[in-house]
Amino acid sequence: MSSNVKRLNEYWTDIYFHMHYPHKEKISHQVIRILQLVEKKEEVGVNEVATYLQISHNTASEHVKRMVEKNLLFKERDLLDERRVLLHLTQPGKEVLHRNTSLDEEKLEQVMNQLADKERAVVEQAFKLLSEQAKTCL
Amino acid sequence: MSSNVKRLNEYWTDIYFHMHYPHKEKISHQVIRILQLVEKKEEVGVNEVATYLQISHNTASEHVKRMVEKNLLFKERDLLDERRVLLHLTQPGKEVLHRNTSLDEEKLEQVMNQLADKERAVVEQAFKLLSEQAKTCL
DNA sequence: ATAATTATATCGTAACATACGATATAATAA
DNA sequence: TTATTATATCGTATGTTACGATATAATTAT
Repeated sequence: MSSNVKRLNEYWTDIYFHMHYPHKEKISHQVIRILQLVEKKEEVGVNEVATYLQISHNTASEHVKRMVEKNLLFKERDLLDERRVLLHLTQPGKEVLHRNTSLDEEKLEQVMNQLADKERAVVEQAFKLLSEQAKTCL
Repeated sequence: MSSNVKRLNEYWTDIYFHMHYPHKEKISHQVIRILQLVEKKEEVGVNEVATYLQISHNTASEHVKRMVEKNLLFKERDLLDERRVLLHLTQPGKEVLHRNTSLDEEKLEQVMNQLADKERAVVEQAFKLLSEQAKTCL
């Protein structure tokens, strides 16, 4: 059973290796992780960043500051609690995140077009299923 | 049609966001990319690293040196051309790579177990299909 | 054989990145 | 009014990333 899981992971990493975008930007891993967090979660502030990356709040604050300077994020004050900051992706932030975590759309489209209709449907269904179930993880 | 691809990418990033391992190590993006390259490609030397990351050969050489010092990689001389170095992952290198690019096996197993037999089969088949097709990409 | 090419490695240097403790500020809660 | 919470900033230290210049050793071309 767990060999199933290992096999799935091998497929997973193969897919990413062969279909990711070319590595252009010199970007740090922490920055990518912060972009992912901000994209996928509602109401992310500096503290959530610190907890998620297991770093101190001041370091998290500096990451955010640099990322704002680079126009990857922008800040909004929480109207209900003005101590809090709410982070959002800018358009360049979305693009950087996309190029560093998604599959290359051209390649993906090409690969999908090589599949038969039934196979394409299987892929779609599988990804949908798995992403829905994934959200139930703690 | 391209909205299909965008949807697939949203599933893809959702799956990774919810099922990746917790972020423990402070590791750079370049280091992960090098680990990926060495794992997935045969016969990787310093020059392949430089080309893949679009950096100069001396920088690539220093990456490799540091990664060897940290016991993530080891070097072997190419017997057919002794100028060349062949890079390989050490066990710690494999583990670091796994924790930073694969899905958390516990979470994945848990999620897979929540699915019906047919659904599980669909996921398996889809990943297999896609990874096979992905290898035909340039 | 000698010269040119190729694959790596090293040195010097520079610019950032990363992280944390200590401290500060301002908003909210007790 | 005091405590707590959420950020922010300063000082400091270490690590990372990168490149040009230069060096070495193996292979290939002449």
